[in-house]
Amino acid sequence: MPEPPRSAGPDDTRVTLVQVAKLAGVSPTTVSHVLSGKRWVAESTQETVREVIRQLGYRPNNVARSLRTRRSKMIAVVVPDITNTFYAVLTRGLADAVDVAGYGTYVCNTDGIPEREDSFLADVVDRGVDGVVMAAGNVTGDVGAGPGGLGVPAVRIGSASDDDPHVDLVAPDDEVGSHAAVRHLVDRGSRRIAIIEGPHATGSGRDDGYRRALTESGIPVDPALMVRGDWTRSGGQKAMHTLMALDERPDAVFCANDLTAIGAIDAAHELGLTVPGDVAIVGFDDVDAATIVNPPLTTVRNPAYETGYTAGELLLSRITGSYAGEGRIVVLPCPLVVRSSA
Amino acid sequence: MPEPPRSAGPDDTRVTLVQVAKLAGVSPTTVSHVLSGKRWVAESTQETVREVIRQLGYRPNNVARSLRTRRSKMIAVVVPDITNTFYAVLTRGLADAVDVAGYGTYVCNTDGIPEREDSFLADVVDRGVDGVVMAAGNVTGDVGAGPGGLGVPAVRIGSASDDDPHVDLVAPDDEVGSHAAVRHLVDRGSRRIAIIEGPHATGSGRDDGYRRALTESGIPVDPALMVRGDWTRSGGQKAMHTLMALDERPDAVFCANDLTAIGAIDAAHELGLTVPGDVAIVGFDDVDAATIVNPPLTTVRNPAYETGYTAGELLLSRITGSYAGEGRIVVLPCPLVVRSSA
DNA sequence: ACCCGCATGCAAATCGTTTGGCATACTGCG
DNA sequence: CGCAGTATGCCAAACGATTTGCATGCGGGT
Repeated sequence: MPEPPRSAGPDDTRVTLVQVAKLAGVSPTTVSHVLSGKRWVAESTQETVREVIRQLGYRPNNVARSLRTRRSKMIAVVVPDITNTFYAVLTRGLADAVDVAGYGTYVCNTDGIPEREDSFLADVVDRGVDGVVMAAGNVTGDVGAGPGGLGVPAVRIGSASDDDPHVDLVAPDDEVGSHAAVRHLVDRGSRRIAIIEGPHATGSGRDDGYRRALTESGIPVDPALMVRGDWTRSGGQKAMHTLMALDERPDAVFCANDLTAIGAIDAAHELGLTVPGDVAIVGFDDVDAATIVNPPLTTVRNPAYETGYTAGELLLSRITGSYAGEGRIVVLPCPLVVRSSA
Repeated sequence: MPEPPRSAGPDDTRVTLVQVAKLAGVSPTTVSHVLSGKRWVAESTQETVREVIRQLGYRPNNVARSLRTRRSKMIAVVVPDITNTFYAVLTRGLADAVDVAGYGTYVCNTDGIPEREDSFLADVVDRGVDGVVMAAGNVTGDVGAGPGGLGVPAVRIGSASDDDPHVDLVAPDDEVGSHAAVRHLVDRGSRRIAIIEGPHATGSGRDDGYRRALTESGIPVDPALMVRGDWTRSGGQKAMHTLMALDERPDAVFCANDLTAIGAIDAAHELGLTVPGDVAIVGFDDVDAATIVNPPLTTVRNPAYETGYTAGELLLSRITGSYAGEGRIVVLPCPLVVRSSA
């Protein structure tokens, strides 16, 4: 059985629908219809056409199709950095969600630079993507379908702070997750519980959960126990050192992300402190490294995959038009996973 | 100063070049030329046109452009799983390399399933990408420009084993890297040096480097010290246990990747062995976790970013036509990074 | 015989650009 | 005045599909 050639003609000319039509002795219209099934074509004709398609190795040109139908079957995700596991996993969830509907995923790395965000946003709509999910940090808000918006369906990832009524949002339940983490610390018997937050932490869900758990438990919120990190390992390490230099030092610290927590563990080891004996530590995110660090990190799982996946579903529902209402907000639970560090 | 509207008309109709031309009182040809600079247009006309473009907020439709020019300014990378840090970093390097030339990056996750590889490959060429980099495991070899090939420039990532003369290849220098690692072990004083390889290790560069370093040092290659893992942490752990159950147990083990090495460390701890005191361990890849595990892992750096970046450069050189010869092979050095585990 | 309806297939317009070839106007030179 | 030469810009044909409306042939009911 001879291999069907991938391309006919000299070598670089791809087979077109018109050529198929000609060879099959039908019109382009008919070929199109047997391909799309949008109109009825006699069984015998279909046979003929399909056979010719096979012989010629015809593959439809998606660019032309997109031009006509105004759908590219392609979505874009703009993230700070795909290298960051959280975004990689999110992207994977998104890709899995839209793949089943035949959509491809186009990735943009902004490094958190607003100009790059904007230019990527412009770029992807120029490319005619059917939807965008914005997972980059500072969304300036001009995403969306409203006047001044992108003109394509969009979903934002992030904290539920500013809500654009035109854009769907999926966010982790930071508040409840943090609350559970700190609650766990209290239940263990800790009383002086510190927090290492992000750079602009006030008002964040993780901050709120920390406060609520404390006050619920009758423990006063002590500003001296609230320090700032920068989401990095070394930042966590430094913050931990200042915390441990306090007169009355904490017996537990909740870190607003895992990298920070790992840095805190580093610092504890440097000071000859045992974890969780001398000081308990819990993180947030549940990155891979959480199981590798010593002791294994008790942390709150940030559901990256599910976040990407539901973002994909929301996007799809808008693209297909099965939903067209106001912006939806779905917040995903962040379960506590207890290991050894607390 | 009034904001230029993102879209004119009712709300969903984008401005086209023809509308610009009409309003500017010139032909579409002229507008196209001021945009592309492909032909000379009088300065005054350019002014007018540009002004209209600004007022209307015109953005060229890239789909239409692609159809006409047969270039999508888009490349695809097919990887087993973007969630795997190695591929995420590789993808980032690739994206950075092609971004400067205006190319977008489309990511496909195959999970190593050959059918998915094939269908993605077909999908991306149907989508009209300008190039493909195959980083998925078993490349079946029908990539490339030759007869039966894809019809688009391609670059493969992987071991330099099978060489398709039509496709560029970029690969890490496994052999030299492994050699350096094992050499390091010898220099430390180890004599019984084991290896935990991948599932199908024979003939791989990492295997070769191990053997060469040993024989160079006058140490016989002992088949009993060569066991197989499956690239995973638990696989490494299991392999390490069988190694340590040997009558004459090794005093060092070289693991063919970091995850395996981390599993080996787990096993050592379980057996009450100190690392590197009782047994030295070195890995391969230098993943993030290598600095987090205890003790920090001595390993060989697998240059993921550089791999992606040079793949991008090779691809670009073919896309632009600045290179059109036979398949090039570039192998990237894998430097040893010494930490504490060996 | 007439008309209606069904099944089938085609012609042509359209999506929004790019581009090769040509037209026009003007300048300067013999 | 004629003409080469340049400067500028337009026409119309692509690119490769989808889609609307129409044409044709045919069977059956009355």
